[in-house]
Amino acid sequence: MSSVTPFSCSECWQNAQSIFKSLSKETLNRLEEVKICREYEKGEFIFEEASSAKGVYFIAKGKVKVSQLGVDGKYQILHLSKDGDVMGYRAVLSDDLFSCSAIAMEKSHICFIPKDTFIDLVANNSKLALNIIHLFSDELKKIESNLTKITQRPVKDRVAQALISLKNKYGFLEDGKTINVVIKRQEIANMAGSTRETITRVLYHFQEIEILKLEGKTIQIIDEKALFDLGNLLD
Amino acid sequence: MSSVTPFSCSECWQNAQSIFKSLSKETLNRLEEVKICREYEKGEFIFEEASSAKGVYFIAKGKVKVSQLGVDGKYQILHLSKDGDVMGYRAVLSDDLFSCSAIAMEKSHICFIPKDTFIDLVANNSKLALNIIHLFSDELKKIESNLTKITQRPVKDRVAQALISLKNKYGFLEDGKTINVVIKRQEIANMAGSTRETITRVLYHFQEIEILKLEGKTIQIIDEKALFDLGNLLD
DNA sequence: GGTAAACAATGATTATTATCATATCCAAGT
DNA sequence: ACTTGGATATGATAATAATCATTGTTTACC
Repeated sequence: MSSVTPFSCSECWQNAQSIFKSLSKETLNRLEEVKICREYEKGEFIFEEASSAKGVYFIAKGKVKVSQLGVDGKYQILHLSKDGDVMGYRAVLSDDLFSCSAIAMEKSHICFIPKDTFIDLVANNSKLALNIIHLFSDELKKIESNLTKITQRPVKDRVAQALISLKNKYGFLEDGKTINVVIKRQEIANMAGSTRETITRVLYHFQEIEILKLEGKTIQIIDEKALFDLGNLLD
Repeated sequence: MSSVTPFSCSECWQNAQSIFKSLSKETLNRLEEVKICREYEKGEFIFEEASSAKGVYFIAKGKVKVSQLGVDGKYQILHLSKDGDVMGYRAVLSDDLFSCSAIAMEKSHICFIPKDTFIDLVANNSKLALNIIHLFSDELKKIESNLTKITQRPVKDRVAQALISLKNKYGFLEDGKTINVVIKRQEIANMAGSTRETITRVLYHFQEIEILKLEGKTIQIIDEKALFDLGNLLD
């Protein structure tokens, strides 16, 4: 279920989050020429850990989880991506194999940019290089704080943290409370470093104390402040 | 106990690990001019979390732990640094406050390079910019794998992992088995996300099964392969 | 060399959370 | 409506590691 129909992404590059934002017209034209667009179904791998990085992937539209396989077969979700994000640049820039896998969480439209082009652009475009440095910097900061929190807080707090991350990344539906992503218990567990069963219990408990409302596949945040306090400050 | 005697670091910049390696003579001269060297005693803070980043710190000689304070007052050691490493560039490049503290683990000689100079160098020196991109890239890869391991493995494995990191970073003494760093139980705990007492027990257990030998403050690795297996593969 | 202060070891207890074992629910396709 | 498979829920149990309490050991400093 893939389409290689090249459609224009000129709007996409301008996405506020994009590292391609505010690059010169020439540079963008070059990207337009080399990119290969394709649609991925929910659950489909965009790239796979330990495979060679042939280029970077730009999300025109969609939601993607980037995760790493642990030695015992458990996955850790390292980060969540959405429209405007680029994936795979770490491996490409270090001429490395992918150290993680990217899997579509919903039907997603993604543009592939070949390694050579990307590296060439970075080496000859200091604006882009600085954008990337900032991107790395932000990511590093986030993951460091994540490491500190995840190793030191009980599961409840980590789940609260995961839900806040989901909300910050994907936002709410129009109702202003339902988190705008379809996510499984197992996936929340993979974010928080826990297990399916424990997530079930914690979510149920959050519902009991009226922080969340669970309805079918959806998660509604009722008391965002309480959730925030759990995820960041108190026990 | 601080000296501002500026002594020549021209050798230091060439350290194989250094991001300043193989920069032009002009650039290095500029660094020589602006750097401020100073000696830090064991336990002394080089910079402190949440303070403003006025520049980057280059380790001419010494050992430094970079750690982050968790919400409950526990520290997480994010990484270890030594001769040739630069610290603080993340905060400087993102015009951010320091998100972690750096503390000397032994008497260390450290050069300070002011923010303006450093940013200017990076913006106008694509070689340096690429060095930094690679540095970020390596660090990100390491910390991601660390996150995955630390959340998914039992304490024993994490301690093994911490000891391997120490050995990889600081190497052995001349005897080829004693890890070349003085480190407290609490600090190993802060690396592995555990507690003093648990580290005591695990180290003792490793001695029992003849993986380690503990003598006073020193830790000798007897069976490196076993340690490696624990830290990376098996249970 | 003696005395604090810091660090380490060790035992007992408890809390947290993973694991195992079922059972139930729900959606997709026939 | 029926079946099947995936996802979720829930209870019981066990393991892991934190916490608390105490004692022992080393280090540094007067």
